Amino acid sequence: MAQKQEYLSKNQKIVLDIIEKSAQPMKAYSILFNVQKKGLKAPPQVYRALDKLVEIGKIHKIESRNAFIACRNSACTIANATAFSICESCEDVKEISSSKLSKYLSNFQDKEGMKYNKYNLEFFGICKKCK
Amino acid sequence: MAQKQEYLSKNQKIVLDIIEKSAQPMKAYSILFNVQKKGLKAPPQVYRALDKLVEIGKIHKIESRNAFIACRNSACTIANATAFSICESCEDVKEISSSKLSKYLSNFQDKEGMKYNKYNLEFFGICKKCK
DNA sequence: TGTAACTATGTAATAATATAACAATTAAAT
DNA sequence: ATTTAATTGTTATATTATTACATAGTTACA
Repeated sequence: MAQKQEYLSKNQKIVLDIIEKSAQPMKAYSILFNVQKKGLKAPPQVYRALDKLVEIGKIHKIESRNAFIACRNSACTIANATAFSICESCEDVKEISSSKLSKYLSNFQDKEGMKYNKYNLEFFGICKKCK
Repeated sequence: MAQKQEYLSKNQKIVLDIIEKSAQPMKAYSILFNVQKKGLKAPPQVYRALDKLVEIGKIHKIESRNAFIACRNSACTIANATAFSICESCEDVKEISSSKLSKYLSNFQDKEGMKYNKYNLEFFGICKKCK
């Protein structure tokens, strides 16, 4: 899967920067609050950047949390095959990079033989720290 | 995994009924609109029922769509291990019941040996009809 | 049977998440 | 140069979900 975009626009850079600096997923309005000093004032400016960054695989959306996390996986080439580990106690989220898992899921076919070009998997449990 | 609740309350029945009658996932406010003739007037009445029904596995939430679908899988014993097939063209959603897949995922361990008590997997593609 | 504890309900208000619509500007392609 | 596309700025609004509090019904059991 090829890189889809060579550069990032000004707002995309600002938003990506703030997400990359966060160890944990960030919510859209928390991002908005954080970038207001940089001149981004309104939700659409943030959501547009988020949409693009998701599209090109620089960030991923954690659907069950409505939050966004920077991709640190395989040079972001797997935007269409994401897996996350979520601690239900401390809400720590990690991207899982297991080529075995991604191969298994990318090749999965349902009963009617339908194949998929994309998946998102979220695992929930209690992490070591919280145990 | 044992059944967690023997009966459903009045509002839970009403909400489950409407979801079961729908071939496709329903959004909370669409459910609300549909149950107003039965006396449920406000969002909390619907969201409470939804929360409970999700908890006991009678319905599942499609996280990427903020929508709810009735469980027709294995007598609802796998509320903690869900997988869905989503057509990105017609938005048709089906629950995937593959014991091979569920075994594989339920036994999955990450690099640090963390195991999970729950997962949700959403596959995306184009269904046969739309091809 | 009384009462305490719990579960469910009703209601109003508001919080949190996300998009529509439109005008203006900048960048890229021909 | 011109026009095409991408990006930005802005206001308003739509959609999704929760808080808070009052009331009513149910269950357990002393």
